[in-house]
Amino acid sequence: MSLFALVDCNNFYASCERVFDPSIERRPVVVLSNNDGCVVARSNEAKALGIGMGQPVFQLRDLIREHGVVVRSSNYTLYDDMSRRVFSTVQSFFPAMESYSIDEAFLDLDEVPSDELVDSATTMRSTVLQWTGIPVSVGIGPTKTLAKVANHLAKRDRAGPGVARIDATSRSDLTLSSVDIGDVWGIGWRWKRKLVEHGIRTALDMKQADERWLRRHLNIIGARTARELRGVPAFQLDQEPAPKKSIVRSRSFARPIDDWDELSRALASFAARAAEKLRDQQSAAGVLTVYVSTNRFRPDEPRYANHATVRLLTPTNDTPTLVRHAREAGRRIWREGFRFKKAGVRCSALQPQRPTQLHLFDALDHERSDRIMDVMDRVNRTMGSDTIRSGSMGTGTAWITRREHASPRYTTRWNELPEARTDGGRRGR
DNA sequence: TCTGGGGTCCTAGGACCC
DNA sequence: TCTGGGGTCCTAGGACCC
Repeated sequence: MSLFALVDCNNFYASCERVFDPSIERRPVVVLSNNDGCVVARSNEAKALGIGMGQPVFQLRDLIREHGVVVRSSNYTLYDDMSRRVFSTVQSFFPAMESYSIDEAFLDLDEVPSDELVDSATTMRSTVLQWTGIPVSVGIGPTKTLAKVANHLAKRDRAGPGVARIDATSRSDLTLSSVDIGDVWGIGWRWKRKLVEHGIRTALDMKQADERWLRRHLNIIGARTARELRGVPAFQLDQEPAPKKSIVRSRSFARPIDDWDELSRALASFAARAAEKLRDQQSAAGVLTVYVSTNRFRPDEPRYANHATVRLLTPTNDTPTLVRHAREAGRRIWREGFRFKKAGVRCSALQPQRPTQLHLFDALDHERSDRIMDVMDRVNRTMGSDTIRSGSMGTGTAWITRREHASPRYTTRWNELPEARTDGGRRGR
């Protein structure tokens, strides 16, 4: 019999902010997306105010003022570091772990004696809280999907121990019938709509649904999800993180761009960042895609979205090469007279950096490029990113971030808010 | 005036081949 | 002009996740 756990940090980004600023304990806290655009994390108090996930912050101004909601821009450097601390603690208790996201991990509990399970999970949970300040919930079940369900139950029971266990016997059916189908792992809103139309409203309904029907009307994943709810594992623990198959760097702009030179500098910086990521995992890109679009929320303005794809004869992670292709591709889809709100660069058809298929006469150039990129990465790592950068990025890409924070609406207000940093909680700016 | 970013997997359909 | 079957590979689009 297999046994899995899912460890999930509660309201992760909001909890991280609280670790470094206890004064916001018990107050509603929201953390905003990159552009200070929408809410990406909420404390329980913020959820209780009805603040939705992904809600644009400009819709919440009154609520924020009335209830003294604490607002933070996201600080991914901090969250990455906290995540590392939390899950190395988890792994010291349960070594067989799959990192699933910045705030979640699956565990394989096959080796843990059944009668000690809940006790050791509870001990692990309180240790994580003590060592890192981050509260986590633990769900235990015979499949990943059921562990997810159990985690949902652990969270739902606010006054409970933070650890819940579920099995696949009929004893658990009553519990499964209390879980909305949309809360089942792998069921998004479109599939939910389709399932509810056919009378499948709860996790129990899904468990009892006809697998062939699911296979036909959803897909193989839908059928496997039902199987997992019946306690038959369809998804295994994956401890080795596979190299990425695609790498994307993109941004929404704080201010629309209607000037080619400016867009070109943005594309150059996206390509340069993507190239860095490629080198991080020792991959080279065989395909590069550039995409641009106007503001999809502005039906009153001319709309335009397009993308251009470049096939690279020799896969590469060389910054100048990728920057050049990104700008050329961008130029092909650029249209005068539109206000562009978002753009991005995607690298795909990734393959290992070596051995690379080289044209005979290319070989020397590539060796030279590798050495230059290596020096550039080392300097940027130690002296700050963009210390060495591509000339086509202009005087830096600071305009992206600077504009974010200088946006006429939020600047004064958000920038005055205290920020928690990993360098010891330095405040304000 | 303000609406995130970065991923994965599956399927249908077209192109092409024998 | 009509008429077959089967295979592979690739891509676009749709769905999902956090």
